Amino acid sequence: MTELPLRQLLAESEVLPESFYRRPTIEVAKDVLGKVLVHGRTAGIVVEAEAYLGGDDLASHSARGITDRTRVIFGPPGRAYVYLIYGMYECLNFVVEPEGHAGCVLIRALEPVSGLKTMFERRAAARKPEDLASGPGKLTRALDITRKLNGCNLSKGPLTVSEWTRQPGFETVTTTRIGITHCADWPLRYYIRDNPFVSKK
DNA sequence: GGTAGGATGGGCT
DNA sequence: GCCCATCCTACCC
Repeated sequence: MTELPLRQLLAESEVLPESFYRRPTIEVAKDVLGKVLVHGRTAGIVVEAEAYLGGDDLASHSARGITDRTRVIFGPPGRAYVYLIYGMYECLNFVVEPEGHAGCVLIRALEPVSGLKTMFERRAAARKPEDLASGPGKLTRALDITRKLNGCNLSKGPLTVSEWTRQPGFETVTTTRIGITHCADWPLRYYIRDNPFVSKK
């Protein structure tokens, strides 16, 4: 991994349109691997994600219907769903599926590509680049993603996702999701094989 | 190398 | 009042 200036990164990238997100949750969860998440001066390639389905997926926040917290999940796709977990960490999801249908993609790990110095300042416990964003609570801290960004349009910013032309080919590994009890055997976690920035083997 | 336990606050019953 | 889509530290091999 070589760090890239943000200006060059953005010049080589194209922000994903809403149509990217207006698709089945599992498709987006797989396809988001290798894309680049940009916020301010910091950016990282998505290397791990999980699908949270509508309907009978009881692990999803949307399973109990529309509340103040889950409203954005039922809205138009291509928005950020950011929530607080365990009182201290924020988690970032992409809202997918057409409006009126629930579906989320949890972003679980990034490979940092820009703004490493800033990320190390925000992540005091990190000793090496692999520690910066290898977990859903770590990456939001590294990129300063908070609930203030809940509902943010990912095609307009300030938080955006872009194509990443430098990404070499990779294999996708499928496993069960991490940290849940309901539907624990559903294979809805995806990550880039052999990538050292994923949260867990 | 590994893991047990605690921090901490909002959402929902 | 209980449950979390987690992380860090201390401590133990």
